[in-house]
Amino acid sequence: MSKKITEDLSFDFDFLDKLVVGIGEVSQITSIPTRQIRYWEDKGIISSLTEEEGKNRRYNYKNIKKMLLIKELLDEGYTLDAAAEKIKKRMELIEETLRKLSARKA
Amino acid sequence: MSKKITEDLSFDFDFLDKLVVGIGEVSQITSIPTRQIRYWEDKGIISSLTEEEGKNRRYNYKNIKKMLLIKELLDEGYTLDAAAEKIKKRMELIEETLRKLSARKA
DNA sequence: ACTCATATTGTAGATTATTTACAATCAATG
DNA sequence: CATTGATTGTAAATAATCTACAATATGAGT
Repeated sequence: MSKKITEDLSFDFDFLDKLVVGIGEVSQITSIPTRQIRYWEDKGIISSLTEEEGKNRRYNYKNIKKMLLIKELLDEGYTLDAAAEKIKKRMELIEETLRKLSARKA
Repeated sequence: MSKKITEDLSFDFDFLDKLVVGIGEVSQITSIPTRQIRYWEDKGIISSLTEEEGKNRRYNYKNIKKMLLIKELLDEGYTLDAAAEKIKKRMELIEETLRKLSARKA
């Protein structure tokens, strides 16, 4: 079965790489209100890919994953800052994995 | 390496399942102009998840994949209708794979 | 050259979604 | 009860998308 998945969805890692979504979609995907996402960003906990201010926010896969991790920790009782600190190592692992996946294509 | 990917990104299939993006993001991801996406939709070649007319279009992973496949075939010289016909089997495979992935979680 | 079908693109005016900025609320803790 | 951290509410402005009608482009057939 794992073989079949690789056949049909191997491109998904390319896809993940290109994936950029707006705040509304992130909110739908994560169930985190847009207001809360902006607040976290104001606080510097997460970041967006927005080029200029005033333009709509854009998030990539890594950003979205980070939000989901933070959300989990908040539910467990962490403060925002503590949650951000706690997931640093985890985020590094994810980044490393994504880097390896990109390297594959070359 | 495959093991590590599974560890870090196993959730991605859940993610794919929830993923819904607007037309602007689809355009960025696929390099297909929004105008062309709407045209294909008018022609019935692709579909969106939009609930009511007038509201913004939303696309899921399957829709986006379909657009990419069609784009490839157009480049090869197929007509729109011929391309749509040609990818039917391929789309069914993808749907089947996604179904299997959803089933896993249960 | 003309026609016909297919595919794409342009745009105006209306509507939806997002932005920033300022303020209010709420819960926990000393 | 004052303070801090976290969240939420909202108005006014802007960005992005919507529909609808029209124009353009390209190739195949006669």
